[in-house]
Amino acid sequence: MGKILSPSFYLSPTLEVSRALLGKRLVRVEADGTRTSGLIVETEGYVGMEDLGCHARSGKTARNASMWGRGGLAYVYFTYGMHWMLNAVTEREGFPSAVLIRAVVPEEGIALMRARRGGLKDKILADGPAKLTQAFAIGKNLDGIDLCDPASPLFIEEGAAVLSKNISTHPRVGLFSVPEPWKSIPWNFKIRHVEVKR
DNA sequence: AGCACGATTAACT
DNA sequence: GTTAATCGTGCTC
Repeated sequence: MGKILSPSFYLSPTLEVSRALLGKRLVRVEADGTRTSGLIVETEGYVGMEDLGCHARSGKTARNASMWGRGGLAYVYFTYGMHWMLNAVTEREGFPSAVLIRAVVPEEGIALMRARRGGLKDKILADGPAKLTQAFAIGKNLDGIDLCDPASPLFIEEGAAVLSKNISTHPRVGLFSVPEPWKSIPWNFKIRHVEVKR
């Protein structure tokens, strides 16, 4: 078990946190203590109201309110009529920004993930933003929780070291009708050689 | 009140 | 490569 990341980790600029989260371990703890965990291998930054790819672009609403919270909270939202997405809120309270966790490589609780994912192949248990929320049983009930609290059902701890030369950048995924430069700006980060198959 | 669309996935050809 | 599934949200009428 690694050390849980403290709020100060999340107070840095969002894009720095996006890079720094690569290699960290996302942990889900059930009421009975069962752990499901995996190393984060892909992230995406969403930075403030000026970023027209960010949900905060049209102001604070019941849906995106968590983004305005202090860095280190969770922002969980529903999209495409069926999927939940997990973000780690960043920067100071009052500034809406977050890092979308897009993929993890499973470590603990793989059998449980397999069950939650309907018996699909292990390679695709958590290699997408809505796949990992299924594998980790993350939904609306976890929106706004503190990812820095060891008593939370979901938190992020120290994991594997990742050299910056092993991080590749890409445009963010799925922003079809977002205007430039936000549509193409390279705020998606992946660990090289752990290519996420899709 | 109605409507187009989304930070996606899985199944199918 | 293509497409159905499925519904909350924000914008237009």
